Amino acid sequence: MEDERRLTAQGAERKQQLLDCAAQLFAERGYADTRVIDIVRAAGVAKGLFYWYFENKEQLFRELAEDIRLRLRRSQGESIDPDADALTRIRQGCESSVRFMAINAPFFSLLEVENLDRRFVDVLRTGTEVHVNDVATLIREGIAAGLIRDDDPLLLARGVVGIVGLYSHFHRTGRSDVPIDELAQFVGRWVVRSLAADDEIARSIERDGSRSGPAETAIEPAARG
Amino acid sequence: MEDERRLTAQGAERKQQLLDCAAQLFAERGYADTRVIDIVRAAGVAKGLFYWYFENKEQLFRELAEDIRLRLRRSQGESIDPDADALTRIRQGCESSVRFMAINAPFFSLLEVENLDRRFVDVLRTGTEVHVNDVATLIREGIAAGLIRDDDPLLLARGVVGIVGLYSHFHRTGRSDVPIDELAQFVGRWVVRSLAADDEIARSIERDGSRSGPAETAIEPAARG
DNA sequence: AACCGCATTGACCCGCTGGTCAGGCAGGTG
DNA sequence: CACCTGCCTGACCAGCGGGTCAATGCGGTT
Repeated sequence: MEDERRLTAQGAERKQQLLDCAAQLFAERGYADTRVIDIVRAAGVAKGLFYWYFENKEQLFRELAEDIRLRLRRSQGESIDPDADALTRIRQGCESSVRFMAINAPFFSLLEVENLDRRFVDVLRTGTEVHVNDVATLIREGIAAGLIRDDDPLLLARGVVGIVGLYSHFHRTGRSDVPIDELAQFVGRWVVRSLAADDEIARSIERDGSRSGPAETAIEPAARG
Repeated sequence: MEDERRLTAQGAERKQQLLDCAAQLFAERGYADTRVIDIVRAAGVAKGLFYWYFENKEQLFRELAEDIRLRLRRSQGESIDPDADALTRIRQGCESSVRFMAINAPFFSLLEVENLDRRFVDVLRTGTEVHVNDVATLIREGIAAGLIRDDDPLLLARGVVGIVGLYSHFHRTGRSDVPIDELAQFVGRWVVRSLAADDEIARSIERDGSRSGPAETAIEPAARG
């Protein structure tokens, strides 16, 4: 797994450039319909170079996917108030995810839904599974505190993660003209409503509209210093 | 659109057989990874015959997709109590869908999520859009009756349809060992919770656990006569 | 200058797969 | 029986696209 070639600054930059071009194209036409030659053409280099940096197309995709998950998770972490109650934290996480996904739309069209290609279920699925577990933990905490209704935590968590991806997808694919912040709040509301033990709680959490932190910046496409 | 060749009984049967085999294989390995030759081999016929019944692989997929949507819609219609209130009808529709999708799993792995392939967004998307509109109408009705909280009906409807597909997907892909009826009820609960104007209403609708109608039968794979 | 290794090129190879085609068979009809 | 039409066959073709490779450039080190 770690036979990383030694890359010069130029090399690293070129590799990143290929990743970005690929992401862009995958997003536009999908993985299968993007030829290696399209990628290198977009980057303005020769085909052979592709195989200098990547074993093959598949490996590139995997690198891309893992990278995005990481960024998303980091962004979530940043926009969650560690002192808030479980349900609020879930809401913040969801809202921030919706915004993050919207801002980095081109990257997410890829992995939102986990079976574009049979080959990638593993990367993509374990990716979501991480988020699901994060949420499940919070849900358990919330149930214990009486904030969240008593139902199967894992099942609920899957739904929460799913619904976030779903609405991001809608936004990305042009349905829902709703501005992104509004959509994020809508999703937050939806999730709170679905989880809350009763509407006393739901309303109180909605009311305290503490918006989540930053993470409003798009991933820089290949802009290294 | 209607240049249907005249088919004898045998011909129709053979065509159906190809459709079924294709559905099976698509479900197993995905559209892109299923060769025409795999399909005909599974059906035990020669390759050329495929092109007797279908223009090409793509057209076969479209036929398949439309067919399944139709069946789902019909099944839903059958399992909804026309005299019930809007929210209850939504719940019944969702539960029935979850069950229907589970029973006909092999067929649904295909179109549940609408972007396996760029080429099919149109069929698949207009497919879901029909369901979304159905639900949106019910939601408007429910809002007017004070049963459903006042939020964007279309947005809510998308979520409802989405969540059904989502959990069906989980079930199909082996996560969630929960038995199907339980899962259906879980989804029903989730949806009711997400939509209800307050939990008085939610609870009352959950309590009256009137299970939806029939539609418990799997699509017969090519069993004519 | 001689050398080395990262970086880059593009022509070439080859397997795969969608799609074609010329022809053969069976059953119904005149 | 001759004939037509729907059904069926499998060898064949063509193009596409992933992946290879021998050759070259180029900047830094000795």
